[in-house]
Amino acid sequence: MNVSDPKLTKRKLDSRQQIIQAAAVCFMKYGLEKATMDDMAGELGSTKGRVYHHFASKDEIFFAVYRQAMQFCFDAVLPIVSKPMPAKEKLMAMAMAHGRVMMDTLPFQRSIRQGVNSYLHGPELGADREVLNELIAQRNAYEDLYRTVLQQGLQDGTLSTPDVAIAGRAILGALNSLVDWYRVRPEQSHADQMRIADTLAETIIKGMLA
Amino acid sequence: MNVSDPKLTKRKLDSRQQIIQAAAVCFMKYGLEKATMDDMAGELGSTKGRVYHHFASKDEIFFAVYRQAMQFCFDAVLPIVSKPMPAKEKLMAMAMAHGRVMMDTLPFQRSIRQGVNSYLHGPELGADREVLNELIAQRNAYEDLYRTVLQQGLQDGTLSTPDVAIAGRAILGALNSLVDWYRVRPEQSHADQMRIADTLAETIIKGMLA
DNA sequence: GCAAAAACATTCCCACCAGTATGTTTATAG
DNA sequence: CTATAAACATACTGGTGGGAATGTTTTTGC
Repeated sequence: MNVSDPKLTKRKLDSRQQIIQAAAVCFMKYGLEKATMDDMAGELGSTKGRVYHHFASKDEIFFAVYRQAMQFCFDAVLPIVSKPMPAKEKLMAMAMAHGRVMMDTLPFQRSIRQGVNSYLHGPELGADREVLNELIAQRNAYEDLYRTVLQQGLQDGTLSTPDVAIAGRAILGALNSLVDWYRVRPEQSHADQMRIADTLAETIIKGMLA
Repeated sequence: MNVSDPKLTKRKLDSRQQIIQAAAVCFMKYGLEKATMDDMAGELGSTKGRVYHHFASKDEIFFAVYRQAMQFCFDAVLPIVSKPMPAKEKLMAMAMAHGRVMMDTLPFQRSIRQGVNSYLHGPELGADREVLNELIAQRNAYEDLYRTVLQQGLQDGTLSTPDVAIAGRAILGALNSLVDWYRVRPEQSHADQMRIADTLAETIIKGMLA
C-alpha cells in the first residue's frame, strides 16, 4: 500500500492514458458523436469492457481528453509566461508555442474544438455542470494569459491594439484554426510543421506591435 | 405551368426556406448530430412529415444550410471584390463584411462550422461525394477571394505578408472564431455588434499592411 | 500459493432517432 | 365543383450505440 502503490497506480494511469489517446484519435477521425465506444476500444485492440472499467461514460472520456488538451497548452505556454521578457517578444513566443502544440497534439485539440460546440453550447446538458464549469474556467484562465500579456504590452509600449479582449480572440482564433485546415503530410518534416506554426504566429502578432 | 408556376414554386421554396432556417437554429442549439428531425419540426410547430416532404435526409438539410451560409458570405463579399479599390482597403472591407455576416447569420455559420468536422473529415462518408466536393469547392473559391486580394496587395505594394496562404487562413480563422465566442446579448444594439466585427477585422488586417 | 480485487472480455438490453408507410387536409387545375 | 396532386400529419419500424450485468483472466497483497 505504500511502496507498490505508485506502481499499481502507474499501471492504472497508463491504461487510462492509452484510452484517452485512443479516444482523441477516434474523436478526430469520426467526430465527437459518431465515434462510438467500440471504436475507441477497437483502436486499442480491446473491447468496451476495458473502457467502461476506467470511465463511467462517454462524456467522462471527453472531459479527460479536454483536460489533457488544455494541459498540453499550459505546459507549452506557462514556462514562457513566467520568463522575464518584453511583452512583445513574450506574446510572440506564446503564439508560436501555441501553434506548435496545436500541430503536435492535433487529435486532442481537434476533439475539444468540437466539444466546445456539442457540450458548452447545449442549453440543458445532462453532463455534470460542475465539471463543465471547471473546463470553461480552465479555458478562460488560458485565454487570460494572452490578454494579460497584451495588457502589459500596452503599458510598456511594445504592443498596441484597440481592444485587448478582441485582440486575444483574434490571436487564438487564428492559431486554433490550424486544427481545421492543417493536414499532416507524410513528406513534410517536423521542422516544416513548426515553420507553418511560426509563420502563422508572426502573421497575426505583427499587427499588434506598437 | 407558365404563369402560375412561379407562385407555386414560391410557396414551395418558402416552406423549404423556413425548414432550412429552423434546421440552422437547431443545429446551433443542440449540435449537428444531437439535433433531431423532430427538433427541427418542433421549431416550426410542425412534424417530421413536413420536413421529409421537402428533404430526403438529414444530410440533405445540412447541405442546404451549408449552401445558404456560403451564399450569405458571397453575397456580402462579392460586391466588394468587384469594386475598384486599392487591395489594402478592399481587404479591410471584405474582412469587415465577413465578420458582420458571421454575426448576422450566426445559426447558419455555426452549423457549417460543425459540419466541416463531421462531414468533411470523415474517412468514408456515406453522404454524396459529389455534393461534398461541390461544397468544398465553394469554400475554396470563397477563401481564394481573400488570397487573391492579398496577392494583389503584394503587387501594388499596399499589403505585406510572408505567406499569402497562411495570411488568408489567419484572416478567416480569426473572423470565423466569432461564431465560437460571440454571444448575442439582448442589451447591445446591432451597431454594437458591427463595432465588434469591425474592430476584429481591423485588428487582424492591421498586421498585413505594407 | 491463495484469496481478493483489479483489469479486462462477453453478452445483453433498451432508449433514441432516422427514415418509411400511410392517412388527412389543403390548394390548384380544368 | 371535382379530381388530383401537393403539403402536410400520424403511426410505425429497424438499426444503432450507450451503458449495465455478468463472466473470465490476470495481478497483487499476504
